[in-house]
Amino acid sequence: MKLSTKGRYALMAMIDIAIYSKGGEHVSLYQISTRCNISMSYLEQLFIKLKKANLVLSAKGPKGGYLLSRSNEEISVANVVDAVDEKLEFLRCNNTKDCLKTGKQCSTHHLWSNFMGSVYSYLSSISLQNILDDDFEIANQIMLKQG
Amino acid sequence: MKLSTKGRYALMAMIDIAIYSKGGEHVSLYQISTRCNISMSYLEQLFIKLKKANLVLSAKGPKGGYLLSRSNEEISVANVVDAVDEKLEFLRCNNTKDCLKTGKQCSTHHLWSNFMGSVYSYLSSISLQNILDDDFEIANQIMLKQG
DNA sequence: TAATAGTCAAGTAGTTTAGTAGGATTTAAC
DNA sequence: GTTAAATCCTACTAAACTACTTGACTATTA
Repeated sequence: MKLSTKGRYALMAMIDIAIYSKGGEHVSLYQISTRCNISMSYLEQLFIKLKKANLVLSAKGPKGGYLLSRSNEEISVANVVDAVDEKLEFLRCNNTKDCLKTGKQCSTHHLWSNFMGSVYSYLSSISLQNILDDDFEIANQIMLKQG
Repeated sequence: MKLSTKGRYALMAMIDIAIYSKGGEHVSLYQISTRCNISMSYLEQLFIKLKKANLVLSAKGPKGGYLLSRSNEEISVANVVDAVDEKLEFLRCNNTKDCLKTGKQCSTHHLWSNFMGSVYSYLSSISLQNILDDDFEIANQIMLKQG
């Protein structure tokens, strides 16, 4: 099971903006690229998607760059991953429930469908601010065993 | 984010064995292949791995095939996925904590590390029997929001 | 001894990943 | 009003991976 670099890089970059735009200054991809050690033209492609998803605001020209479009608290990991990564894929049937191509859904359909929902709710519960605070209390309550 | 067919097919096949070996009879790959609509030689490769992981017992010759090596309750989804799928991959640094190649771990390391742990504990909590019973109560308690 | 079934090695078409390359456009600062 | 900084946009690509296929071999049993 994996998460592609798209999702992981995009999240690192968003955190970088959250940190370095404190004074209201735009953060350029060049800065992010050097600080996070990510190829700049690869970042460009990610930011086109982040912008389409309304997670960042851009400014061209010198002193330009990106800003978060909402507060740290209002942007979740799920928002970022969704914007650049191609959705969660755990089902053979792509949710048509025709897993076996006989009209029937397979024995594991419900399991993976349940799992996807849980993963999504975990990632939705964590905001950029939670990451900055290194605070996964809520998420852990959601996903880790209680008893 | 995705889970490859390896993990999903292997789980379907294991469930198939759990169902059709009730009388103690071995279940052949041919049977699994037709019932689950999965290529037989692809299944062969998966079962070599499942056997190495001691999840199944094999018998050659007519009336041969596979049996589960333990009870349905004693085999978890995590066991199956681990055996055939190449581990959980959510970290750039592969857990060396040298994410940025500067000796420092990145801002998202802790998040993904936490997430991996949660996913693993979710998948570990579900047995083949739980899937047969369509019972994800325990798992939902682990991963879904309480309040 | 023929049929059944697992074991094993190698190859492969197609897709995806993680980029690179090159240029066009916008704008702040001088 | 020119220059430099930055985003915006399109296209290409090497390498890896996925989901198989092919073919030969071995063990078992009816």
